Amino acid sequence: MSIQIQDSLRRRKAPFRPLVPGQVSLYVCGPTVYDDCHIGHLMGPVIFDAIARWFRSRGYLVRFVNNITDIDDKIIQRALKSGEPWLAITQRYTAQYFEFLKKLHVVTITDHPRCTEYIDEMIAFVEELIAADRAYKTSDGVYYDIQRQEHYGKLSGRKLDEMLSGVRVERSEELRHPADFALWKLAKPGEPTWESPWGAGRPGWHLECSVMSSSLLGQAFDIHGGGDDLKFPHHENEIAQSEALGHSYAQCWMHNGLIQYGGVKIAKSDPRMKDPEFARQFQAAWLLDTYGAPTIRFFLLQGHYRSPVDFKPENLQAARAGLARLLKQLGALAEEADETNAEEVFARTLPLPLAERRAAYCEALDDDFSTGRALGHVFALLNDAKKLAGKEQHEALRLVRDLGRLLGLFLPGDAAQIADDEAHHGELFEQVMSFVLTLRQEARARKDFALSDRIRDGLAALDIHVEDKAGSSTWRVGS
RNA sequence: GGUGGCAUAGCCAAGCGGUAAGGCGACGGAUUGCAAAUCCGUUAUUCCCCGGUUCAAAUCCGGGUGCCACCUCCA
Repeated sequence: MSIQIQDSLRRRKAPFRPLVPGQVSLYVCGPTVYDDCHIGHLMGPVIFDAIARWFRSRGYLVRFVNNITDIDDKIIQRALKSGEPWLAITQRYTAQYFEFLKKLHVVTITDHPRCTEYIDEMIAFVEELIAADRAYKTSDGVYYDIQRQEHYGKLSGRKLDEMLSGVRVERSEELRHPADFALWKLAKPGEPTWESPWGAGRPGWHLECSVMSSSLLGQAFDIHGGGDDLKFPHHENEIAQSEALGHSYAQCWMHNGLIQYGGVKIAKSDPRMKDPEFARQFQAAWLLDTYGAPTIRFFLLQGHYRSPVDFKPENLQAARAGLARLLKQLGALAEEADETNAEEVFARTLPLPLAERRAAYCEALDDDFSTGRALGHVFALLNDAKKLAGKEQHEALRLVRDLGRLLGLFLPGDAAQIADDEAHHGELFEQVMSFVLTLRQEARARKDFALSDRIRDGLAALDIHVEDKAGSSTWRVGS
């Protein structure tokens, strides 16, 4: 059974056939590092990390390239506005991005090329395009001539004449077609520059992905991924440039759905984002802090990668509750070091019902990486496990854990992160709580339940919830 | 206006021709001094609407309606 992938370009599902047997070359567009990371920037990496993990589980060697756009108009604007050197800005936000990837257990990315490391290659690429008569100079840069492209628009499904009818004001009259895009932008005073045959300037946005992917993966590679919003114009233009030079480029395109709130896409330009309280909900730092990185990863994998994901609080809370229940059942198993070996997990001899769950799980992932369906089977397996006992139950729970781990879930430390972060409460708070609970324990010992209930209710009103266990009590903040 | 996509229980979400996975929540029971947690059980005769094809449709076809995305920077 081979892995099936829904290809955005051909608009159909087809068996994955690698260019090199046993290997996968994957390129996923990364962030422009000019501001705090928001959850949309992390969705792609998490999803494609799960996909890469599944390829590995199926025995493939995966090379996974995720670029960093570290020169761009927005970075320059930010630098001019704040007075901070652009390099300091990009370095800070790149480091932040890497930190979030680590917290989210994104471990499969093998290369993080930075745009500014490939300027020479980009200049050479543009020279080739000019030599092939696919690009031309204007007073402010070099542009790609889309009308020379035979199938321009094949990815996003649009036609050149249709695009002309769209109102595109303020495009230079020097352009041969309003949708022609910049390959090289000549610098204005005060902007960072690189020397080129056309004058000092910087590369256009679309160029970097064509250049870096071919440099690292070759002129033909297996899969190109990215957010659905990049289909047009970004990916369309990548295809145009690369095919103009005879590259066969990506054999298959995968696009992930976008972040929504209340059914509407969330993006930086959204008017709702002007409200800082609202905007905060999509900042990676806040989300990871509030729900825990494992919840965010789990939540993203509960849906299908091509569908939009709604980050409203109810949904995140539901995900956290489900994951918390599962981790609680796994207990110590979830804290054991991760030594999961896919081959061993697949080969394990199991009672028939468990083996069937495992097969269903694999089938779901082989079918266009249906992580949500796969996780449904994991929960069903958990319910099966509860009906078993002793060694059999342990084996079933171990399978739950290991199937999850193939996707980067249920790892050591996860449970602690989604339980409320004790670091936020502080040591003093811990001591106070311990004291209060001791008093309550004493009241209970002498059957003064009126008092013990008063303490518990009073704490509950502060959103601190006490739970009695045999001989001791525990507490937690929030639902 | 053009181009894609989606409509399944209170919410999220799978299924894509053979008689509705799973999660959250809710409800009932066990347990508990009472709770919480845990365990057991219940929770869509039906898949936006109307036609059609078929022995059989949530799944296919035609026509509606509603929502979303892209066409401008966006992961």
